[in-house]
Amino acid sequence: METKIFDMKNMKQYDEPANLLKALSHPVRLCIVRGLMRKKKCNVSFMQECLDMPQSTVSQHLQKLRSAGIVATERNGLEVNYILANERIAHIVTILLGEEDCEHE
Amino acid sequence: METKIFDMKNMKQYDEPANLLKALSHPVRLCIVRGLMRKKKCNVSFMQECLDMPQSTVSQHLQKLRSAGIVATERNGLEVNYILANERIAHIVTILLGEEDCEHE
DNA sequence: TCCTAATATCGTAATATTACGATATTAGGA
DNA sequence: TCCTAATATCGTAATATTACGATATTAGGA
Repeated sequence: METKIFDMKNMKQYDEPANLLKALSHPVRLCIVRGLMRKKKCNVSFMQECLDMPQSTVSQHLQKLRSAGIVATERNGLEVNYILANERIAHIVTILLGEEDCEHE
Repeated sequence: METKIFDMKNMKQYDEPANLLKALSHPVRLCIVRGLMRKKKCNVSFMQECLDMPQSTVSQHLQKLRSAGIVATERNGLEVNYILANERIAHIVTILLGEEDCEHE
């Protein structure tokens, strides 16, 4: 039982987590997630302004995060507010970015 | 100061972490990392056997993990043993895979 | 030195991701 | 209903990733 640790049979169990990470693994999306960890709630125009990139680009990144279940939306009139949907992700990003200043050049 | 939370100026700080995640975000590589978390040390042939895929494919995934600083190597004669190089990654993978059984369908 | 086992790299076709302008959708107000 | 602001989706060119056979490298033994 302990021999087949890298077993192909159980490979499918890694598809979901790998997709989660893939959705996270882009500087802009990481920045958005980090921002939402601090700001809690934010609409698209605000992000677009801060990030200084075309609206369609920002929106596409948001859709990618959304379909991975990382963020969720709340409509408020014309605005759509984004919030973090997944505490696990916040936890991971904390670990990922947290140690940055200690062990880096 | 608290307004520019998604600031483009600081975007570069996310490049490194995003690359780390990108290297991790593939089912085979996640499986390898998980395996190394348990087995501690493993050569390429063993992984190739377990994963049941061509040697060159396994080797390429290993190189990707290595150049991201996720794994390291130790030569032992003809064999090359791989080990985890990054505790932070192990921590992240634990969180990523740990909760799987609780909150999932 | 020659042979062979273990691993890494090259070449490349198929596929996925990215960025972004153009266009569509959606909702509130006049 | 018409107008407009906010956001999402489409289309697509440029680029990156993936898989894997073929070949190269590296090290130990005869």
